[in-house]
Amino acid sequence: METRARLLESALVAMSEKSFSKVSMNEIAENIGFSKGAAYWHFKNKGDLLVNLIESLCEDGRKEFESNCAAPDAAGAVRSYFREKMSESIHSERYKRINKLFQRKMEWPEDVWGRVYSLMRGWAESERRMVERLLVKAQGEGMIRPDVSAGELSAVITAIFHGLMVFQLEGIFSVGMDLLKQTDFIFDAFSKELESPDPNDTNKYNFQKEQVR
Amino acid sequence: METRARLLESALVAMSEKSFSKVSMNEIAENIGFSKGAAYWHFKNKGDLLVNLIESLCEDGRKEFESNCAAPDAAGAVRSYFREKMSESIHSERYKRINKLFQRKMEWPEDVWGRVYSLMRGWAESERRMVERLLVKAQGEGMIRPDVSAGELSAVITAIFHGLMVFQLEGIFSVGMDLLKQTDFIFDAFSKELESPDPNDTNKYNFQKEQVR
Amino acid sequence: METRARLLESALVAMSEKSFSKVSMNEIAENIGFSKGAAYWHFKNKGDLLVNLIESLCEDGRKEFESNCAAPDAAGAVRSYFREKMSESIHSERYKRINKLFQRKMEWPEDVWGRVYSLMRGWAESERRMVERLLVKAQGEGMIRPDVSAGELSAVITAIFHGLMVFQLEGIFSVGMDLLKQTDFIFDAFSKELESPDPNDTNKYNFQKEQVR
Amino acid sequence: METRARLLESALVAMSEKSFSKVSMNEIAENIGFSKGAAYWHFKNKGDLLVNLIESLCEDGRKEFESNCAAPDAAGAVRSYFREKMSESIHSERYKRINKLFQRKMEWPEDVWGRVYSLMRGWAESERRMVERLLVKAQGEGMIRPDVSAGELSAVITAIFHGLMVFQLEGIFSVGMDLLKQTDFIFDAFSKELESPDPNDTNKYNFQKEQVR
DNA sequence: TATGAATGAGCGTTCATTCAT
DNA sequence: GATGAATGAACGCTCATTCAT
Repeated sequence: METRARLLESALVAMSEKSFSKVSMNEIAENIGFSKGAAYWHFKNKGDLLVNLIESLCEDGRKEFESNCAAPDAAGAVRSYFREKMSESIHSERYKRINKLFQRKMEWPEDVWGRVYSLMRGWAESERRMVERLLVKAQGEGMIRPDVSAGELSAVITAIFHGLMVFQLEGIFSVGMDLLKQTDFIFDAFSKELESPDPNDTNKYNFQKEQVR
Repeated sequence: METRARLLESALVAMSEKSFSKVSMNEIAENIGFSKGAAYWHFKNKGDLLVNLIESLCEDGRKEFESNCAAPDAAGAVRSYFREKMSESIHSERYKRINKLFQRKMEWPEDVWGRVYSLMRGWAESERRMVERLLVKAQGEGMIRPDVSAGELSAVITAIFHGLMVFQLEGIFSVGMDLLKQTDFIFDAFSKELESPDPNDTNKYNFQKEQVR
Repeated sequence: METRARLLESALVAMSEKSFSKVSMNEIAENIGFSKGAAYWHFKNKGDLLVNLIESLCEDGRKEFESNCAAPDAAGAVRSYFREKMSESIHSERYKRINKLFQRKMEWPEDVWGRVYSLMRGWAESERRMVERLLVKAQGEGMIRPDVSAGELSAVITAIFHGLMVFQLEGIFSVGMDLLKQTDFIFDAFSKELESPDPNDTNKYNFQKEQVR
Repeated sequence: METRARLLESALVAMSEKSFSKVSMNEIAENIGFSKGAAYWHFKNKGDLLVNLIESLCEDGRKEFESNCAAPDAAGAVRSYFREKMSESIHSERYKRINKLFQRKMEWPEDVWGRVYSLMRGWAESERRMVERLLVKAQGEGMIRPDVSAGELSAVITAIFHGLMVFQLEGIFSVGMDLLKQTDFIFDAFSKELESPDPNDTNKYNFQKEQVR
C-alpha cells in the first residue's frame, strides 16, 4: 500500500533527525497528512514501524553486497566501491539519512533490537564479506601478498571508511574533508604496503586465520 | 562538593548505557543513594547536569591535547598516541564509558548542544590539531613529504581511528579486531606512502590549505 | 439474517468471558470470520449489538415464565422448576454463558441500560411472578398457609437460588456444592415451615402486601 | 500518609460505582482535589491501587471472621450474624460500597487477580468457616442433627444470604424485600428441618464429609 | 453486504520539575 | 543540603466509529 510506504519514508526522515523516543507516531503520520491512527493501522506500534523500516532498508543493501562482484581487477573494485560509497555519503540525501538513522541505533529499544539484530549485523557483515571476497580474489590475482588475512584486512578497511563517513556526516572538523582524495590516499598507501611481498618483511602483521571472537 | 562529583559520575555511568531521555534524574540520584531532589539542588535540570559532566570530561582531554608534545621523533609520537588510544579503548572501562557517552551525542537536546557545541568541537579539534602539530614537526624532521597537507592528513588519521574504535566498541564484526596490530599496519602503510618523496609522484593528493568551512 | 444471528452468538460468547469494554467489535466479528465493518452494518454500535443480544435472550425467557404453568401440584412445580434451573446452571454451557453475561450487567453503559432496563427487570420479575403464581395456587391447594405473602416469598426463593447459582458459577468455596441436594434441603425446610398452619404461630413473618417501590 | 488513605477511599467510591476500566486515575485523584500524578506517587499503577484497596478491606474482614465466636448459643449466633449482615447491607453506605466493589470483581484485570485471588477467596472462605465452626458447635450443643455436614450447610447458608444481599443491592424486584424478616423466616425453617432428629428421616440429605472439589 | 483504511477521543503511564519542610 | 510529595505535559496505544468502494 502506498500509505505504508510513505509512512516508512516519513519515519526515516524523522528518525534520522531525532532520537527514537523523541519522534512521536503522531508526528510521523501528520508529516504526510495522516493521523496517528493510520500509522497504527499499518504497524503494530512504533517499534514495529522502525523494524519494518530497517527491514526494507537492509533488504536492498544485503542483496547488493551479496552479488558476487565479477570485477576483473578485484583490488580496483574495492577501491571504487568505497569511492562510490564516500561519494554517496556526500551527495545522496537518502544515503545520508539512512546512515544517520543507523548512527542512532543505540537508542532503539530492546525489543526492536531483538528483531533487527541479525539484520543489522548481517548488513555490516555482508559488506565486510564482500570486501573480503574481493581481497581474496586480489590475492589470487597477485595484487596482494598471500600471507595477509583477508578477513581481518576487510574489517579494518570497512571500519576505516565508516569512521571517515561519520566524521563527514557530522562535520566535526574545521578542515575540509575531501573524501575522494582521502580514499585514494588510503588505498595507495595500503596498496604499497600490501602488494610488495618484501622477503624481509613477510607476515609482519600476522593477519591470519582470524581468531573469530 | 563530594555529592556533586558523585552525581556527575553516576550520570556518566547511566548516560553511557542508556539514551539521554531514558535516563531519569531519579535513577541518577538513587544509584548513589540520593533522592531526585538532591540532583536538582546541584544542577538546574537534567540538561545542565549533562553539560556539567561534559565540561568536566572535556577539561582534562583538552589540556592533554594542548600540551605541546616535545617528542624528538614526532612521527613515532603520533603512532604511539593512537596505539595508546586504541589500547585504552580496549582496557579502560572509564574510557569506554566516555566514548559511549559521546556516541550518544545525537540524542542530546538542543539546549544542551547550545552549551557544549564548542566544547565538543574543541575536544575533537584539539586532538586533530595535536596530531597536526606533530605531523608538521615530522615534516620538519624530514619524515614526511613537505607537500602533504598536515591539516587534512591529521583529519583523516583521526577519523580513521575513530572508526576503528567505534567498531571495536560495538563488536560489530565476527572477525576479531586486533587494534594494535591494525594500528601498526595503518601507520606502516601511511609511512611508506608519505615518507618517500617520489619525484614523479609529488603532490598527488594535493593535501593543501582548503580549510573548507 | 444468518450473519446477524452469528454475530449475536459471538457477542454472547465474548461478553460472557470479558467485560463489555474489553470486548472489541473487531473481536466479535473476527471470531466468526467477518470484519468489524460487517458488525456495523447489522448493528448501529457496540451497545446496540448488546441490546439486541439481550432482547433475543429475554424474548425466550419471558415467554417461558409467562406460560401459565398448569401443574396439578403447584408446590412440586416450584421445586422442580428450581431443580431444573440448578441442573442447567451446572450442565448447560449456554445457560452458564447467559448467566455470566448477566452477571456483568453492571459494566454496561448508560445508554444500553436505558434500553434494556425494563427487559432485564421484566425477566427477573417474570420469573418471580411465575413462582408467585405457583405459590398462590399452592395456597389454593392448601399446601401453603394462606397468611403468607406469596409475593414476598417468591422474591426470597428467587434470590436464594440466584445466590446458590452465583456461588456455583464462581466456584468460590473449597467445599463442594451439590446444588440438587441443597435445593431439596431448602424446599423441605420451607415446606415444613410453610405447610403447617400452626394456630399459635399465625402470620409470624407477616409476609404481606407491602409492595415497596 | 493521609493522602494515600484518601486515595484508597476515593477509589472505593469510584470503583463501586463504575467498572474498573471506566474509572480513570485522574478521576480518583481529582475527586479529592489531587492530580493524577499524586496517585502515581503513592501507587505504581491503577491495578496496584485496587490491590491495595482490597488488601486494606480484607484485612479487617478476615480478622473479624477468624475470631472464635464464643457464643453460648451457637445456632443463635449464626442467625444474629446474618441478621447483622443483612442490616448492614441496608443501612451502611460503606458496606454497600464494598459489596458493590466486590460484585465487579469479574472486570478486574488478570494481574490484579493474581495478587488478590487468595485474599478474596480467603475472605469468602473465612466467613464460611466461621459459620461452619458455629454449626459444629451447635451440633455439639444438640441444636442440629449430628448427621448433617456442617461444611456443606455453611456453604448453602452463606450463598443464600449472598443472593439475598445482591438482590437487595440491585433493587431488582418490585416487591419489597424485608431482609430481616426473611432472614428470620429462613432460619426458622432451617431450624425446624435441622433440629428434629426424626428417626425415619435420618441423613436424608446425606450432607457429609464434603467431596472437596 | 462486507471490507479495508482512516480518524480521533481517551486513558495509562512516565518523568522533568517545583517546592515546602 | 536533602527529601518527599505533588504537578502537569507529553506520548504510546486502543478502539469505537465512519466511510468510500
